[in-house]
Amino acid sequence: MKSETLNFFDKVYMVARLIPHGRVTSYGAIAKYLGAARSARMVGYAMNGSGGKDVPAHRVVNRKGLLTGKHHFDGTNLMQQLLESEGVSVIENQIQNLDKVYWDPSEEL
DNA sequence: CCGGTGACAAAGC
DNA sequence: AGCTTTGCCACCG
Repeated sequence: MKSETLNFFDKVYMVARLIPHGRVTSYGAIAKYLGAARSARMVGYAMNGSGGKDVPAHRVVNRKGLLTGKHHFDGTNLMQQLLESEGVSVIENQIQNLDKVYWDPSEEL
């Protein structure tokens, strides 16, 4: 197959599915793992298409551990509830113990 | 078909 | 040392 284009989105989805439960990662980490550290924006935008896929977008947050994408979820605190349900402490859209729950594909994979 | 946008991050000033 | 601007590239209108 000539998928040399390697849809950035598809790659993002793949990595996102590899995120273990109770862990979170940043858009930049995924982008960097894909070889496009400056394409963090695309990673987040890719999550727009995650709606309908098995991509745990709620495990993907920004560099500060802030649930930036929660605004795209259904309702208001759905994303936060999902993370807390997995053992991640989230207060005011801010992930607590980020260093503890942070998962870097470049290191784990 | 082409322009604008977008869930961020890092480099520049 | 902090704020500003660019980069990234696919999707939506």
